[in-house]
Amino acid sequence: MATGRTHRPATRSRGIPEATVARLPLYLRALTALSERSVPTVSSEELAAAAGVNSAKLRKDFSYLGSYGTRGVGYDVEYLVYQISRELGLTQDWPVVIVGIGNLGAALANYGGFASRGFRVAALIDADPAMAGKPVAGIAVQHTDELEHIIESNGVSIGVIATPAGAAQQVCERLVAAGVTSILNFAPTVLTVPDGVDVRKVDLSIELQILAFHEQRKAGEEDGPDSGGPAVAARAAAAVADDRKGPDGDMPAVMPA
Amino acid sequence: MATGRTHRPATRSRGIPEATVARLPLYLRALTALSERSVPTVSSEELAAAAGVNSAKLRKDFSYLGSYGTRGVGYDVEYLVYQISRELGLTQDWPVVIVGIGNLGAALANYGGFASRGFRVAALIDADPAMAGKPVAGIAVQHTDELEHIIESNGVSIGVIATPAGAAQQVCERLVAAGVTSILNFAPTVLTVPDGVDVRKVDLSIELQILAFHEQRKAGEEDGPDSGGPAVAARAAAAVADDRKGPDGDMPAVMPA
DNA sequence: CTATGTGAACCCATTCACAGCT
DNA sequence: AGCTGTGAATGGGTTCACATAG
Repeated sequence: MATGRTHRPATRSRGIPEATVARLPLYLRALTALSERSVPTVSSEELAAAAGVNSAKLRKDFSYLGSYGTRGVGYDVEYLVYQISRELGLTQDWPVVIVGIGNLGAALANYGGFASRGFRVAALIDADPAMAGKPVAGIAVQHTDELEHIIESNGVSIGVIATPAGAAQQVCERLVAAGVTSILNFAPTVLTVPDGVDVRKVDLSIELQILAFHEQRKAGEEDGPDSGGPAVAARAAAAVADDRKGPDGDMPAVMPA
Repeated sequence: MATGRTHRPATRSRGIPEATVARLPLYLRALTALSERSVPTVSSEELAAAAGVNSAKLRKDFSYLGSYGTRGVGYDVEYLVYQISRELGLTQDWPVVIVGIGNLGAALANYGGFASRGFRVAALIDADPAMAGKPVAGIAVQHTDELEHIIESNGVSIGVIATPAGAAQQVCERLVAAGVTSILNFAPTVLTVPDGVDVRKVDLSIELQILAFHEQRKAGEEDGPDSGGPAVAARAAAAVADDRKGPDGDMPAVMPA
């Protein structure tokens, strides 16, 4: 085979940093929009703005993929769309199953962003017998009993879990046993999986909690780094009563042993 | 203290690393589960396993909050729940509005994880007049015309956008103008906001794309780092015809200028 | 002269390993 | 003796700034 690169610092051509991989879909989305407007080329500056990152980062990211730009000009939109799609594995069709067809599962089934990016919803699966046969997003829901059969006969390797937290681990194990090796988990629980299986999680309330943290801080920092908001007096008292080094606050009822 | 830097040193006692903040909700979830089982104390090892991180990271994270453990023993569960809740700003009640009551918006409105963590859905807002008055998750949907009034009269500072991409920026601007300073964006588009406004985004299809990348790589690495899958022959030809340095692959139809 | 591609510096995050407290 | 808390070491990711190509 014609690979000239036999021994290399090894962390090269194939080793794209995880942080870069996570941004490729962002670039792809921005490029797709440009493509639909028939824009032929973009500069790193313009594309970075459209994707919400800075241009140095974008150029560095692209440098891991190869030299796909033209100096003095920019990047060819169509060409980049293809290269990034290929890098992400979106030039092939990925059948996915969604397990747990509640509100969220139904929303996912109806979500247009999947189909338009190389993902095909192969089946919707739910444990409730009353759901079986009901059409959601034009697909008849199937019962959990069918899970293994569906995975195997469709060659599904990506599963989406949108069940309640209590059911998630068990569903996960059945998916993995049937051959799934990538899981997107919406249930608010930690999944344990064997080596070789990838799990990504999306927890809706975690994102809100992170926002609340920053929101609280905005309100508290208005007059100096040590103004603790409504509980300043209580804090001062607690600092005397309790020798723990926490920067702020006491506790209403329960104290540690 | 100052190093002639234009921005602030940022590493102060109040400056909890962003990566740590992002994990606090995870710890909180694990601790809440322990609390419900009336477990009085946990070691960093046990709690780390329950949260899906390693124990050194967890101890380091907690060290930014203060010394809340007891050497030789572990952490008091109730005490930690309170300290983390307070740090995240969850001891107060955050009214949030959800804009865009489609499948996803409805799923969010019904999501139990919000209410149980100090968030209160103050209003559901949709642009479709036919939706107005309809109850979703026990709350009557209100029309977009009411947006400013709802934000102001409820003192809402956190907004959730679950509209189609095309409407998101406009909704965002109205939310910000009315006083919202934190936004959780589910629309697949980049939002532009003034300084001082926080945006976090959740893009369902991005997570799947990242999984696809790793999934593809699993399949491709089975027989050597340069086995390119189905397109190997095409690649070799392209390598001759095209002097770009991309590590692999050609393009079906379009070529750059 | 313009905009990419990239070494090098910088900064943040993770991991290690052990001192210090209970 | 056991487990936390944390300096020190390590590793990744981001940013800078400029050589390089068109």
